Amino acid sequence: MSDIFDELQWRGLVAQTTDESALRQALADGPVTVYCGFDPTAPSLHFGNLVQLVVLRHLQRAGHRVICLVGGSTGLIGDPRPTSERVLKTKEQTAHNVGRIRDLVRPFLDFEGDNPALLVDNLDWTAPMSAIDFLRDIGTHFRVNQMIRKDAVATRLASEQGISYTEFSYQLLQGLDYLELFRVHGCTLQTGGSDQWGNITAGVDLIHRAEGASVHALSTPLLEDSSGTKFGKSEGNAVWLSADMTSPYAFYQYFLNIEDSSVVRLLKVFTDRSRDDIDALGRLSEEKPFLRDAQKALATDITTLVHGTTLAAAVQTASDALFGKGDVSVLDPATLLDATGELPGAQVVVGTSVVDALVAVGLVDSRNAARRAITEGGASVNNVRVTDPEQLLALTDFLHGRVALLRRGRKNLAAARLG
RNA sequence: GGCGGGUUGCCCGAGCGGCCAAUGGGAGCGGACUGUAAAUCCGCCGCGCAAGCUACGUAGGUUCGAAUCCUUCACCCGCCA
Repeated sequence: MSDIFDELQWRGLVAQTTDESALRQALADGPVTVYCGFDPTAPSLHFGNLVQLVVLRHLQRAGHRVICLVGGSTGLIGDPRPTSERVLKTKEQTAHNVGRIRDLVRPFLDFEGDNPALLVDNLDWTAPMSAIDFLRDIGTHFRVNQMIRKDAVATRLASEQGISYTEFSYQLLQGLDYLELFRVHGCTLQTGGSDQWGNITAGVDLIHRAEGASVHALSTPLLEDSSGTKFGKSEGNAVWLSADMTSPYAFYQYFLNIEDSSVVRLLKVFTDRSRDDIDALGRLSEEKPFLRDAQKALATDITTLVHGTTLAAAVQTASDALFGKGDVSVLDPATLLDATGELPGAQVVVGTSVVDALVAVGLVDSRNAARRAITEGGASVNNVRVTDPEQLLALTDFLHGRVALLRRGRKNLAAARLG
């Protein structure tokens, strides 16, 4: 068994661990059972969760037993955020999200074969437990003095808004999960984002008190760009893993647009590429940045991992066609339709104003904004800049009589389809 | 329960009767711009072509005129019980 810990560390996936040498030893000694939880706070997982899935994937490939937990109960409570109280999700919403997340996780891990990953829902052991049992059996092991020192809780206690008892209790629930998985499955490692460290160690402490056993924890670093902004936001929206929330095209584009100074780091985190391969891409990026080969490799690999080979190839073709040097009006019909098929868009008729078309396809929020974009020189039809805010779409604007390519700024594209 | 302070646009935060669609900062958007990168500079940033409309926690009121004054309710913070 190769040293998986070194591998994770080299890839930049390790922020903190409980006892590094003990964890290294455990991983080297044989299969360890590891779990990571995902709360169903939304109908999809997002970029941040992808890091956790990648960690589990590496561990499973290294021969360790992987448990993927969906937080059917913790999702009902809500992990305290440092900023403000969450709006509680209904039980129906949460149950629906649990179902969606179960499906999303499947492509990342192997659920068949000799070392199948396990999928569990913490509602299964939390729901049957009475409040009295919870307080007596679990609560007794927690000191409030320690609980209020956890980062997220401390921040909220110091804030104007305070923190509800509901969210305050969150760490007990997550601790209970680890304890349960330790007892039932012999789970001795929990992974999660560094923002989860407090909750993760709550479980480590609980197992120590309740069972007298020492277990491990590993957190991954928060991924930020050069200006200190978290990765995973595109135009203010989260980058989701579900195709119906972030289109594969937008997903691919997000990674293609990663700044040069971060691309190597993200290649290490998200792709399976070797050290040599990534070094080579890094050098290429420094010497010939205009080729954008590192970004292309990153975008292709992640899109393939999340959306599969077929969709990844389709969005890549689309991107090449739409951003290539060639004139879009000479694209053959098949390429044009494939490429624009991945774009957001809407149906319009001949004679629709460019302003209305920009609004219809969602490139701008209002007709005022559309006029503004045109006035600023930031709008084009088939890559020809529009200068007249009153311009209408003519039949000849619809390439092959089918679709007009609308663009706002350099990289926001949409298709106006003749309907 | 009592007293005091607060609630402003995506976020922070000024404004304290007309000059307020509301100063400033951040975020975001467009252009210069090359590489679908970064940095920098300039511009934009409620809806509406416009007249105008809707917005400063909620609901009323005073006034020719309110984000600004009064009252109701809700929520938050502090001190006291």
